[in-house]
Amino acid sequence: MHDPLPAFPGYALRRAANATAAELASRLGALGLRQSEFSALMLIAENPGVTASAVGRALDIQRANMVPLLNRLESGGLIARRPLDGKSLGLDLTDEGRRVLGQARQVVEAFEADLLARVPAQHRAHLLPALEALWR
Amino acid sequence: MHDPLPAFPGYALRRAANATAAELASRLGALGLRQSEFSALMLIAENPGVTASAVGRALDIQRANMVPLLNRLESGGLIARRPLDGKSLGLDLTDEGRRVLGQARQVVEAFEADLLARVPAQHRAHLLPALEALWR
DNA sequence: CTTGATCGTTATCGGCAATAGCAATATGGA
DNA sequence: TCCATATTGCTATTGCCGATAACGATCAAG
Repeated sequence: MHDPLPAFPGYALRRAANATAAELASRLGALGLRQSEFSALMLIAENPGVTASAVGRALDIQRANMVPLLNRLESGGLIARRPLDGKSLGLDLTDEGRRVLGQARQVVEAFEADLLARVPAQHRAHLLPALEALWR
Repeated sequence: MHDPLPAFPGYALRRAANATAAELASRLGALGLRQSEFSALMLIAENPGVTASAVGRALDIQRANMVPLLNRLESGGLIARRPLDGKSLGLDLTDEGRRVLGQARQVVEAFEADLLARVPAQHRAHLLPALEALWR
């Protein structure tokens, strides 16, 4: 069957992202985490007391969509919300959150290593810079 | 704000795919098309009489999800279904489908060109091969 | 002190993909 | 030729991610 689509970089980008996202979702799912939850945990770990809005800005997740995400993390006992002033809430990892993030970090680092290993050596170093140019 | 995530190729891949997909969706939306609909039209154009299952396999879209997609294309007058035997339906573009696909092709080619233009020249040739290694 | 921006939140929607199941048909081996 | 098996198109439902619009409350700057 004749298929001209794979010759388009944009198409290949979407296919590659879908394929790898599915794999990461499956690996993180074993820990009860979604990719977006892992990303949020990472940012909260590196920036204790950050606000939900700030995390959302960094991850390009709308404020409105942060709410259920953080609710899941909070009711799972991974993060805590603490009032910074009358309006903002600071986010912090709980001990359990640190524990789970530790495991997730290993999973993600293994995943990223597998990803790079799949890319032929002569293209490997170019992947990240090329991708960054597309969204940064 | 400290953010270690952009250093992960997998993360950059998802961000780049999201950003570019949003842009393509916006450009194709002006023609009343979604990305998945454009992909299907392309395959049908190149393979007149293909079956929905075959298109789904090529695009990695489940049979079940092809149904509403093709229904939209058919009720929009872009494709026609013709019985191949008692079980399978062959898909063909209508004249209108060819006309719209012609416009969409230009939109997509301009989009892909813009995409590549954003990638620094020294990385450009490596993008497609690297991406293909991740899903092919 | 007022005006405008920001915060967290609710509710709702759209696009894409996954799963399970079903009736009808096609196909290949006994 | 008959039958088990695979395939086709389809329904119905679910999940994830993202987008939009709106709200009250609060903060910050003029």
